[in-house]
Amino acid sequence: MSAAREVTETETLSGPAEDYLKAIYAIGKGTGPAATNEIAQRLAIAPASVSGMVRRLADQGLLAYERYHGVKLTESGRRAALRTLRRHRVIEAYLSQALGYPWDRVHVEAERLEHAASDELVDRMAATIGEPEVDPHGAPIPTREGSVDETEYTSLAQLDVGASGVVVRVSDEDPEMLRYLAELSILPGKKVTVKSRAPYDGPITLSVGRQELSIGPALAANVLIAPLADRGGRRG
Amino acid sequence: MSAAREVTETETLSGPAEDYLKAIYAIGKGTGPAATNEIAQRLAIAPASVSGMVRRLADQGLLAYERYHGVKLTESGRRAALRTLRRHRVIEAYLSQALGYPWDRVHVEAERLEHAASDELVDRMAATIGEPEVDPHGAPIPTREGSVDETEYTSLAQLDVGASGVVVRVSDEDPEMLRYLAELSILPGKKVTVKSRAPYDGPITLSVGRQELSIGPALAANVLIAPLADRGGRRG
DNA sequence: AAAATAAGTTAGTCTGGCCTAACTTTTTGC
DNA sequence: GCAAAAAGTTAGGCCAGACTAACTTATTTT
Repeated sequence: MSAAREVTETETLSGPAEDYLKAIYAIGKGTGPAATNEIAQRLAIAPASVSGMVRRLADQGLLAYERYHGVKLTESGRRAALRTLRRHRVIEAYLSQALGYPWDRVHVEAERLEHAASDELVDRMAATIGEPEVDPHGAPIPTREGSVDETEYTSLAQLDVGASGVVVRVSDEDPEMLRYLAELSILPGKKVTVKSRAPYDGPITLSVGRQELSIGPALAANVLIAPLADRGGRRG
Repeated sequence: MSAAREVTETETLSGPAEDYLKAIYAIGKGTGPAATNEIAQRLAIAPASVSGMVRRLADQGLLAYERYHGVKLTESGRRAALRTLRRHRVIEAYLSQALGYPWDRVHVEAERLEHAASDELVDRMAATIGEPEVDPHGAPIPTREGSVDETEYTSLAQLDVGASGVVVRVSDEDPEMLRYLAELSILPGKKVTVKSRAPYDGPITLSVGRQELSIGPALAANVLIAPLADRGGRRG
């Protein structure tokens, strides 16, 4: 797997520019298109501001942009996004494992550090904690070479009654939700089984370890599961 | 020594603003005045740019500014400068001790991280490596409460022939110089003795451990010494 | 004390990145 | 297929922080 080392290329992106690329990557899952409005919403800025930045990024060859029709990452843009994503997730993992940072706050701190940390620092962090493959919320860490595990998982909200699975990942941005999930012990690696599901998008009852508990579908949608093959699986 | 915890106050300074305060602190040794030109030179920007920023910082109560007559830090400005200095030096110490960062590169990395790292992160770093009192170059680390050791040391260039001292600190900004000093094993904690000094600002011969070597006065000026009382001491 | 030099400031410009308001294009719903 | 709604863009501002060029104030030299 020793791929050729990627050339460092541009390397001089502003913090905001990196945030745009990350957002576009997240929206399009790496390769898909991203709408102006959605970028604006993710970054909490006005749509008009997005148009301007998007043009600049397109000029730098990072985006494919067609007026009135959203944007896509170019190959070079995708690589830049993955570099930032790697930084973010390595930093999260490092803060958590090496400094005992609480998992509901690593995201915010990493958001700020990811634009300042050098690749060397990030690589040293990764090496120090044993080249982690996922961040504390279960998100896969892109490699130095720019590849990333793109497996799509089922959300807990979609798991059939009776089905079991292992929690692989939870959404990382909402500290309060993270604290709540930790309280319920819904954490990456835990096995969960769906016991029942109330109609009309009602609460979902599930068991985690020896506990039985009930959560709403909105929360369940933020918990990604690797289904176990003991009974059932997905549900359309 | 458990002083009352400082109030966090403003907390929202830009990166450049923090750099200005650090520079002004360095020039005035904390309390003295700083000249516009010298600030400009340290930050590698035009003097005209300094006038503008200095006005903004004065408006925020961080500087005492009198047109055409340089600036001084206010108490609040001094505290802000020391917060940044603490961040910088804790980060340097952490990079060096926890991540094996080479000492000639910690400065550059810390310059970028010091504006992004939260106080919580810096405090965790400090705690993890045992609350260090100096950074890898021997510079004292300000406390959380904003006090700092202001002892002034003699430079190696000023040490009398025959006098000995312990290296306490070396200048941290020039990586090449740091590599050279390390090569000569002129490092914080090492004992040195001046053997001879050539006239007209000529080379200084000294012994470090069992080695004997010769350095120029420009380099010697960047090495601060705590004199030992075995023979001689300073020289005017 | 006047002239020369150095230091510092203002004026005006630029870029990045954001904003609101007004306009245009695309999509949607009937 | 056309009108309303949604999405996206341009125009025009603003702020921070840098720049150069031109000017003012301080300091030094003679």
